[in-house]
Amino acid sequence: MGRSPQSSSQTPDQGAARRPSRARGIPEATVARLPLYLRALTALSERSVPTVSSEELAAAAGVNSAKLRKDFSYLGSYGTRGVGYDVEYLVYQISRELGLTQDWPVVIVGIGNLGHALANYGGFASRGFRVAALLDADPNVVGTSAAGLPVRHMDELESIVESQHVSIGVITTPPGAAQQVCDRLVEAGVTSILNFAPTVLTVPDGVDVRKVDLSIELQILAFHEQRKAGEEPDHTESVLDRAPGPVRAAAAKLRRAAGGSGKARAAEAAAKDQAEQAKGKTAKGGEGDLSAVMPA
Amino acid sequence: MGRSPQSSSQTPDQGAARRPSRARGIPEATVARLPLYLRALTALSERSVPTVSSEELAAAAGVNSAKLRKDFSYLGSYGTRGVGYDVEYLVYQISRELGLTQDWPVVIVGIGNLGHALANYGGFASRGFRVAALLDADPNVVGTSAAGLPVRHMDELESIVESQHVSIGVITTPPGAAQQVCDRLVEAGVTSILNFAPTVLTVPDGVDVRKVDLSIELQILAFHEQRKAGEEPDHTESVLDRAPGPVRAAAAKLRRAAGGSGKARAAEAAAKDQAEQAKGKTAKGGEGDLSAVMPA
DNA sequence: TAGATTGTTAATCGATTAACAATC
DNA sequence: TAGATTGTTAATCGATTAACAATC
Repeated sequence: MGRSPQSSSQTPDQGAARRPSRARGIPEATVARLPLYLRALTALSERSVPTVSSEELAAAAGVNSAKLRKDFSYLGSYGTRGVGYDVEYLVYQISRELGLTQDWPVVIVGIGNLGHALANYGGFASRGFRVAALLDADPNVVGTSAAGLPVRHMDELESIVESQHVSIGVITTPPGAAQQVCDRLVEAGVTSILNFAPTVLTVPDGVDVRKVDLSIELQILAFHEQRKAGEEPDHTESVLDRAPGPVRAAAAKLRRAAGGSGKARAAEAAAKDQAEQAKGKTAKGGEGDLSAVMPA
Repeated sequence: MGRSPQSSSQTPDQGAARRPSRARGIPEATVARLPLYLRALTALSERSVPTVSSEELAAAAGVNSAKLRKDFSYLGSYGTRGVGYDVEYLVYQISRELGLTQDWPVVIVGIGNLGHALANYGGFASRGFRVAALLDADPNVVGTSAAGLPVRHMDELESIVESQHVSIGVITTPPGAAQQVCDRLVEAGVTSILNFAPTVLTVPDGVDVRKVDLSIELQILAFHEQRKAGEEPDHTESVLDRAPGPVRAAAAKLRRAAGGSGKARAAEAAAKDQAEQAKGKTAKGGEGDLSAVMPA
């Protein structure tokens, strides 16, 4: 059976490449928005709002109303022209489409801070997800409890997955343990994995992996923040980086001929940046400290 | 100043609609992948691998190699034909592009389980992010410590943001407090927000919000899991939902004329599904339990 | 030089959006 | 009927990918 690496980033279209691209013709981008609509509708439902227009609901969900109507059109014709959508009815239809009218037992593997946080997360239970078990490999953690559930030993993984028909696993282990845990989950029969460890998991065909990466989101924010801070277009850029092809090629050759290691080259580039910073070309308190990103 | 709702889902193109769509011509989808490449490169760097081809690096990052080369082409020509990319040099260039060669002080607001987990998260410190302060409104939490840092009271927010030049805030409060916390952060000068609360935040122009939603990812997995389980295309679908237009319209009219509340309609639809399940049309242990998704 | 691999082109695919006919 | 709002069309935009010329 072929093993395929999980699909990349979580921000673009996770997993779109792996599976037949759509299930029953619903675009992946639409599927990813259904939970947003559902949340907005649930809030309206709690306020006993009977109907809502695409315009109102789109505003509540933070999307364009044309997009929302297009999204709903993939599900069917659940609105009434001139009136809008019936809140309760739409809550039900979306829930059903997402599979939330079923009960989904999940196991959480790795009960550190994040595992604890997830075990306690209200958004799971309220949407059909039930924590079937908390698992950890550390004997000091096994036997403690979280969210009212005992933490059990990894050895029980297979029997729990089988007896409780668990098809979804959540990995909150340290990165080094993630692939191994993933393999055991898959072997035991789990076919959907939510991975919080910063590790690219390899799984057989037919297994879905989604990844939540806490630091990636922060890095994307930093990228944009950097752009806001200094508005000079080339503020951290070396002149050579934008030079015409031949010049760049010559420079590359020089760097290479210098026989310097990549580290030397990187350090050199950093030094250049710092020199430019000293000349006041860089924005906002930047210190050019590479120690954090350049392993020694 | 105009206030715009944050951009919707985290899965498609977060925030692409709000800002001028690209900063210095780098597509949003590419920016979102840079952290993945960076992680893969860092791992190679730690193993002292000097160079890597686009094919190898793409495999490590879990993406298509053509996509990787295209992504890198937006940054400049950092490779060598016939050879590949110098690992260290590329680590530096991507770090710089993402703004990770700067020091980014962040505040974390809401020190529950998730706040704790984030405070301890290694992936932050190692990428230029520094936790400037942990904040909470609960007097019982204030004064405790997490990850070696004291939890301080919300009242100190403004002075901390100002004195430490904090431009990034992380919200890990309960949903009800998120908008209020967000407003205070923005007022104090924060211009990038990472929101873990399941709340659509409204912010002024010029402020970026990214959202990490733990339950949305699980819901997307459930959608696909449902499709795997029962492969009959229409397994949870009422006959009417796929009927030709006129029939659907008539049915809608009937539902409406029945004067039933949306709840009644939803319950009716659910009953229909359960009847179908009884006939064996539904997959995999589904119990059709609506209590979790249908607020009373 | 011969083999390898990048950087770029161009075709394709999917997602977004405004506009409006259909219809409540 | 008149006003409102959906569902759909079609244009546009952005992202992906295979293929290959450039070039190390």
